[in-house]
Amino acid sequence: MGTHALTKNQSLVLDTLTHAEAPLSAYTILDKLRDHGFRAPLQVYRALEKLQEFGLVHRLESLNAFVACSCREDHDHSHHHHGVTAFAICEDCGQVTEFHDAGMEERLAVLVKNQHFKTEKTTIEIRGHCQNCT
Amino acid sequence: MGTHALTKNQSLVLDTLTHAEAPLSAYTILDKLRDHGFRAPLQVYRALEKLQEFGLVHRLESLNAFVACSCREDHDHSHHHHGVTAFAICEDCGQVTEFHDAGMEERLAVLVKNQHFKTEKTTIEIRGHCQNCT
DNA sequence: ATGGCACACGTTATAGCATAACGCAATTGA
DNA sequence: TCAATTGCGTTATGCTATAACGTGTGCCAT
Repeated sequence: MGTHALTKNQSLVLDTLTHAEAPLSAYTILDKLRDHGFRAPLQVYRALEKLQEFGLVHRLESLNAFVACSCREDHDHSHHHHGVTAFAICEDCGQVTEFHDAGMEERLAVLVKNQHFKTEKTTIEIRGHCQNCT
Repeated sequence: MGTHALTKNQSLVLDTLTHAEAPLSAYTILDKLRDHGFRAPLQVYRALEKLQEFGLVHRLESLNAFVACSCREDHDHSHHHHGVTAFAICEDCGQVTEFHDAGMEERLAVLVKNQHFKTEKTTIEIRGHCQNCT
């Protein structure tokens, strides 16, 4: 899995997400990047679209917001995972933890197969309260 | 689980969703109900909010749209299920099938427990292609 | 080198989704 | 009766996302 050469805008958006402590909306990213010349939502959305293609960013559907993929924090990029990703989202502090589970993935695969359904993309988001906020 | 006495607006919105063949956005519902006196989005959103509380309607986060809960179609309402619900959403015809699986639920419960996370609400949405559209 | 192509970018405008804030009317229950 | 609650209607606004247009740049096949 080759590392992608990011454009300037893509790097700026990714950096913003990486340094954030919680998911950011596209418009929040826009505001944070105004000093870097960003003027319009499309600049953000276009960068986000590519970053999602590259697997570097995830969209959280239940928040209309975006996070950097947590595997960026690994030094060993070979861990990069392309199966189903689940997110635990703390409604108090906003913290998001990303996790993968082969068992669950298998379980889902069987379920949809029973319905002769062909999966393109799976969203799993768990809203609740993290350890610190309980 | 007592059956709820729905208000006029709530009934209209629920009927609209029940008779739809695919998820509807709030604004689509609004348009369909203009002849019944609906004029503003809030009339729809307020009804949807209550219907969701009652478990009669689900929101699909990845579509910003709403569906009637499929257990409404059962004659035996005692089946009404309040655990985790997963949705298979066909991107071609829009059809949504709702399903429940104790195994998956269990699996998710264990995963979040390991992270000392307290779940409030779980979203599982599978986008893809249904049997007919393959 | 040059023409054609693909792609990122910038801008303006618009579409689509959701809620705030106000006030009124009906219901309920102390 | 009075207060609290709930639903309703309206206007205005805010947030999220994309359409449509044109520009510039790099690449590479001819």
